[in-house]
Amino acid sequence: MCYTFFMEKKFRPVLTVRIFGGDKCFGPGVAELLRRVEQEKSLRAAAISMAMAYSKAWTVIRNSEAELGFKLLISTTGGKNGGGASLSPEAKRLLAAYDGYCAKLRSYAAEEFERSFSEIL
Amino acid sequence: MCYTFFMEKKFRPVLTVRIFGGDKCFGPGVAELLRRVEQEKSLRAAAISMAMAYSKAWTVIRNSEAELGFKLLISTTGGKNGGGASLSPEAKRLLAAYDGYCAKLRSYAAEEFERSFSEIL
DNA sequence: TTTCGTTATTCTTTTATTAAAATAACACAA
DNA sequence: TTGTGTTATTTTAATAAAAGAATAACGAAA
Repeated sequence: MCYTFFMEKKFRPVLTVRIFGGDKCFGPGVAELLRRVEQEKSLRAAAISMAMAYSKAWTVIRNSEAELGFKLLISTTGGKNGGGASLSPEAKRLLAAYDGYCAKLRSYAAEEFERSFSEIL
Repeated sequence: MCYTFFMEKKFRPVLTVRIFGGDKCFGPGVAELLRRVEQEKSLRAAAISMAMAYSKAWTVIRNSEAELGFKLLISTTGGKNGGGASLSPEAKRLLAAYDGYCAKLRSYAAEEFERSFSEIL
């Protein structure tokens, strides 16, 4: 039996992790895009799958590459299926590192949130 | 004597910490605003000091308060100096907790960044 | 009771961001 | 050599965010 007289609002931390090198060069947007390119084997398909305009996806990738100093995508144009894109080895390593890094941070953030805010929120 | 043949680009993590409770209710924007209200003893002055439109500052505070469920500002209107604003006790505690929390996360993020990316970036 | 500088609130305008459209290049296969 | 569906790129349109303007209320002090 459970009488709910009063429901406390549940607060939670949300953190976004970006990497800067001079300017912003890598964040959740590029990461998600790369993940989908890996699946779809196409930047266009990746963009569509996350309801993003292709032109934006392309800009995002190009800016990130410029800031990072290496290519994220290996893309081919033309051919039977028009072409496609896949992740460069550097992109694969970066994405894996980023995902692991984010997971650690989020886990630490969740623990520490209790300690810091349990008395307050 | 120092010959610089090649300067590695310095990459660093930048993380933004937000608190959600249903919707977003607290983040770096509100926090900075509160800090400045504490200094300036006025929401208008606080907004101006950070080149933010008063109307936006006011909206930001109002939305945050609505989501949090308590008032952040104690404001008086009229009088010799027109009025002013100060932080509610809850706001003071929340801001202190938020700042401490962010500091811990950033410090952890900086350490962990080395481990996660030193081979890559 | 008039003045003053704030808070409170809404509405309009400007700016910035994002989406969409349009075009060229490409290379394979029919 | 033509058709196809992509990448690459720029330009234009639509949308969202922010700034700015405008107005009322307020209350102490002159």
